[in-house]
Amino acid sequence: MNSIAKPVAASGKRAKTKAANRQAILAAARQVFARIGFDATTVRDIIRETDLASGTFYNYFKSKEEVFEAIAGESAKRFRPKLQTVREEASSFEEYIRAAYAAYFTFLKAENEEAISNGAPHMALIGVRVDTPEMHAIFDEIRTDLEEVAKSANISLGDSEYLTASAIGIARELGDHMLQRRPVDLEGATRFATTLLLEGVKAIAARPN
Amino acid sequence: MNSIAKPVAASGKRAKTKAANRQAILAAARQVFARIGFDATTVRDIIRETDLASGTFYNYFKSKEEVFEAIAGESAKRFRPKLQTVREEASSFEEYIRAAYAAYFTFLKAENEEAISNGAPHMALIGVRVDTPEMHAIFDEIRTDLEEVAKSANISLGDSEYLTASAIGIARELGDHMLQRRPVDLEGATRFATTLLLEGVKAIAARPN
DNA sequence: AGTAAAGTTGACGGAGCGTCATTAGTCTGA
DNA sequence: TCAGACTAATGACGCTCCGTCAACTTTACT
Repeated sequence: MNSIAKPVAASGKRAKTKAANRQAILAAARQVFARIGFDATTVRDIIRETDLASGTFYNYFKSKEEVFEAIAGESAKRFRPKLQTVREEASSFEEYIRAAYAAYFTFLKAENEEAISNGAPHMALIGVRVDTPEMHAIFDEIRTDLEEVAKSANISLGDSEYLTASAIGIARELGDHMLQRRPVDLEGATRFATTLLLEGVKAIAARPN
Repeated sequence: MNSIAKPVAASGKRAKTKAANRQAILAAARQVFARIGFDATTVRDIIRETDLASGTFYNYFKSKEEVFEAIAGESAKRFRPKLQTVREEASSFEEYIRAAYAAYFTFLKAENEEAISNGAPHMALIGVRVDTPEMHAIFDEIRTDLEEVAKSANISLGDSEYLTASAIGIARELGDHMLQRRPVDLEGATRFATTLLLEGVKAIAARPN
């Protein structure tokens, strides 16, 4: 046939189904994890929720753990652009901190919206946990952003690794508690974290350890 | 025999063996977890390390998860007295914060001493993680201590739940990074955490949200 | 159309689980 | 001291889930 025929579009049914299957497994896993919790779910539980056979699962993932990491990784991947926007639009150190926390807490709330509405304490916090390469990338990105923004504002950060760790620690733990409150206390958590970190940093800057 | 003989001591071989078996299982579990990691270990791996039979395991624990919780619970139980001492001896808010962080980081280092020395990244952080009743008790204790110490110092804490969460978040995340450094940076982590939290709190106190 | 390559299927052997009938050890009372 | 009652240890058993693989189906290419 005409060799010019299909240059790009539908460049292969193969690839299409592959992507579709992967997504089907991920979607099924989200459902099952949310319904019965991570520990209780088996690979078969996940695959049963799709129209694939058990063996097929292993063409895509090695284990349910790997599925979980993929889900977490996607969360991280969805969050990074927001972080980038925050960095680009921040015009002061304070604004950066506040916007970054606001972005994280908003994201966290959105990711757990379903779990929140049906009152299921199951699988709370599917958003952003565990140690994946993506998580490390986010750590590094935040650290770099902090250094950059601080430099612009002529602020000394002290130990930027420790500062980043602290900022993330606050976000994580505070985020957990924020999600427990009804209504979810986005505004309060953001204000609290921002003030705490910002003023703490100023003190560290003033008294460089 | 003389009925006065054994009033308290060795009040029963039954109880003795029971306690001994429980300890044997916990000790074996520590070893195996450290050697091959939590995920990879099976109940049989643990019991094989003792001279007990597989069925006996289930007289003491429901699963390896429960063993892990018991180990974590023991860590928490060992840490609480230290926390109490800190509270009792602190004569100012700042001193309390510093001593509490120092106590935690010291404890964390000690708990992971073995893992640190043999360079095994396996099962890092056996000290204090997961969600057990003991962990919640520690959260509550810290929260109460903070409130009490703050009151004595006439400092407003703002939202004490959020503050406690933040303090713990900083400790956890900073602790992780502290353990990565060689030599383990106890002093630096303590100073950093103390300054950050202390000055942050002062700011929140000044500007009660 | 014919063939190679890629992907899917589900049945199968194996690993680990938790139980339970049996056995061994400890305690109590006379 | 000993019989009988009771508590705990044992390990074989049935079961669930795992990961693999030979057979089969679908897609790609010429």
